[in-house]
Amino acid sequence: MPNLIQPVRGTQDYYPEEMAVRTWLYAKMREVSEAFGYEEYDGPFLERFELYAAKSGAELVEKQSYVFEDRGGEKVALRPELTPTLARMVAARQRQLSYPLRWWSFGPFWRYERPQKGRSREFFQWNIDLIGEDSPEADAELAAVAAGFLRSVGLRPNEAQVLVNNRQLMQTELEALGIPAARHKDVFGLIDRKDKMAAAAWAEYGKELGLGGGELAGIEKLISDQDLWKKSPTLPRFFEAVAAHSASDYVSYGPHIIRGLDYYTGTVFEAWDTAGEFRAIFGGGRYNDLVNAVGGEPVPAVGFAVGNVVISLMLRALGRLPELQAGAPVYVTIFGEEQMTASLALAAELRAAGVQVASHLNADKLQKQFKQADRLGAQVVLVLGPEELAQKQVSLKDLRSGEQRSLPRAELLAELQRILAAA
RNA sequence: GUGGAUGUAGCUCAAUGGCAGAGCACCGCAUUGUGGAUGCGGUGGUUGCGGGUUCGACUCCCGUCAUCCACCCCA
Repeated sequence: MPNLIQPVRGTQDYYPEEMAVRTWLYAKMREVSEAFGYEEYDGPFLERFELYAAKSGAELVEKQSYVFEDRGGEKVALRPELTPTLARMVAARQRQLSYPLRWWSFGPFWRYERPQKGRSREFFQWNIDLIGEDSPEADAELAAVAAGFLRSVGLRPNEAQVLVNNRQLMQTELEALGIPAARHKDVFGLIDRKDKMAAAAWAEYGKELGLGGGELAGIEKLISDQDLWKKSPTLPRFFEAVAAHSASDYVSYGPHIIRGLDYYTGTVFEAWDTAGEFRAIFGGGRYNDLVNAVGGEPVPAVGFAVGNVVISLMLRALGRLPELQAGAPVYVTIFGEEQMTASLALAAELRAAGVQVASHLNADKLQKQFKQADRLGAQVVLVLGPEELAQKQVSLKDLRSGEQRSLPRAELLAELQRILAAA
């Protein structure tokens, strides 16, 4: 073992068991996206470095991106997020596209960070965006998609919540506290850290930013005001639309939600497990200046991104992952060398009829063959021995009930389909 | 990038300077036409890697790699 070449730090091997989870999540994302009329797209995994220099946060670009020169001397980056690619793609065909765009994507991303629980260097992300519409109803549609996703993976409203706030509301309120716009970015950073720091350290950080005691107290009061949304010109409409989507049980107001990224311009939201044991499940919001930033004309947009790592950890911890069966439900044994050909032909015949069948590859003891079938997760084992062949029958054992019987070859397919449909 | 903890059988973990072990898993037999249960037996280790101290190192020291945790940042 010590001589094994180790995988790259922060990457994950997807053995069939993990791959089944990833594929299942992908299917759920697709299901919810398509239910709302969103279309799948993708961009390159490699982008010019300048794309991110133009818009992503400084930390993300300078410290967390995989950046290198290709053989032609081009400075390229493995994509650390999808939104700049999306903005670039929209800008490139700005006049030919029909708005609003409803687009979604699922794929790999890379960030050079110190790996820990819920954070790896290579991860998968679902991105979903609504482009070309600037309204509370557009924001609410994304919140409804988010709620639909949480529901479809089996998380309940008391386990996961989408928390929503609005940056413009917060800016208005900060100005009312006498904090000028130039300092809002710093204050947003301060608010973003409220839950992550001890009270004293947080107050100290506020002082370093030049905030007086009164201002700090005002901010603290602001971000604990659960009714603050009522003062917003858009959030009441947002919540009304969310209610119309029957998504209210998953979506609530969070006055402390502000998001770390600079490019959000309006509504922002994050999903959290209510127990607070994990990192944020996903985050997103409205970004109206982004297409503009990559050289297009301004287009309003709202979207969010869900990583596969945290949600998988959470579903596993809650025991909410379904039993995923990757192997074939039917297993054909090889009774002996003499029956090899007939058995392989039986398997082929069933496959041609649309049944998923794995067959044993040699004439091992039947005990071993049954054991393998069981481990591979087969539901039904077929035996074609000398007696069955002589009588043109097949023995069929249902591994769940343990029942076994022989039946005429002509009746096999219908019986298999009946058993598999019941399972 | 900063600080801390941990690396022993496939997995979970014992052994604290003196013969490297247990449970589970795996393989075999009981069971030459049948999985899951039970009993009995068996395979499996350069103690992450490299160096040092010592008569002797899983144990102590240094380095390195990896994993985990907290920062940072964020999915």
